Amino acid sequence: MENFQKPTESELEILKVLWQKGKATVREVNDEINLTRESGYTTTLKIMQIMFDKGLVKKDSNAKQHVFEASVSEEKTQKSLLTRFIDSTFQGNAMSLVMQTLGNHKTSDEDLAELKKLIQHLESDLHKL
Amino acid sequence: MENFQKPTESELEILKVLWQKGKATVREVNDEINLTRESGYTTTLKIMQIMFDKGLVKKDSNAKQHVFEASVSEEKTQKSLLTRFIDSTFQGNAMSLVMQTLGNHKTSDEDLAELKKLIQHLESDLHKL
DNA sequence: CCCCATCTACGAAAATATTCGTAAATAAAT
DNA sequence: ATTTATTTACGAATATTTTCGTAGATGGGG
Repeated sequence: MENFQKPTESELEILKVLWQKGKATVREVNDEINLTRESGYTTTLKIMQIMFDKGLVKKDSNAKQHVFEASVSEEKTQKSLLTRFIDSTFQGNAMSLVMQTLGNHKTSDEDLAELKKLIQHLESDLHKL
Repeated sequence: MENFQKPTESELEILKVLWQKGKATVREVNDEINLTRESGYTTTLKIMQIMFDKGLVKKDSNAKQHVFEASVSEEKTQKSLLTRFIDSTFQGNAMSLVMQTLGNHKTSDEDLAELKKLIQHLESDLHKL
């Protein structure tokens, strides 16, 4: 968390594939990306090599094709990016982001129920002090 | 909203100053930025000129010094950036972002009360259908 | 009116991120 | 075993964003 290196957009795109697949070769990652947008194989390879140098991914070079895996967790990365985003776009005001998100996006009954449960937890935590 | 042009980091930094101040000269914006980090006057000027070309700010050239003003609202910009961020980092799952934000950041009693009020509104909206 | 400080415009350098071409290595196919 | 296809490494070209230098304009004070 301390020395969190912000992934670039391309890097994040690749991380998302790796988080979803667990492990994957460059070919698999590139194929997945090409479902959304066109991107050359060597482009994806190059970025994954850069990510390896940065420590964002691990790779198993023993396999005939290198098999990659994210070495940063989805949760921690999301948390860091979230904090950064709240700071940069919402002046650090997390509550404002929450309220605006709930206002803008459709929420189901189940969503609201889950949310209420979380709120209750937070309340009891608060009042315990 | 349709043709929303994503501001760069520097542009967003300047927009935040303009939103806060309403109107400001390049000098004022640059001074404000320099409270946080060092940045040359002409750098700020250049970026504000680019923003003008993109339509992100208006300027009054009649005044002896040009007076700038944001021409995109804070709300709309936040909303666009928020949607984009949810898509790119939370796979479009807004609820996941809300839950994680509430979990990570301290919330006061007042925050929770306000949140509960919003939830009630959302619920009654849902059940009206 | 002239000097000095500040401001504006703008091109170009520097920094960063992305894309691509090519050559060498490795694996697969015949 | 030789050819063919795929993979890897890597440098270099592009694209984008940020920073800066400089020249000319503008305004205020003496």
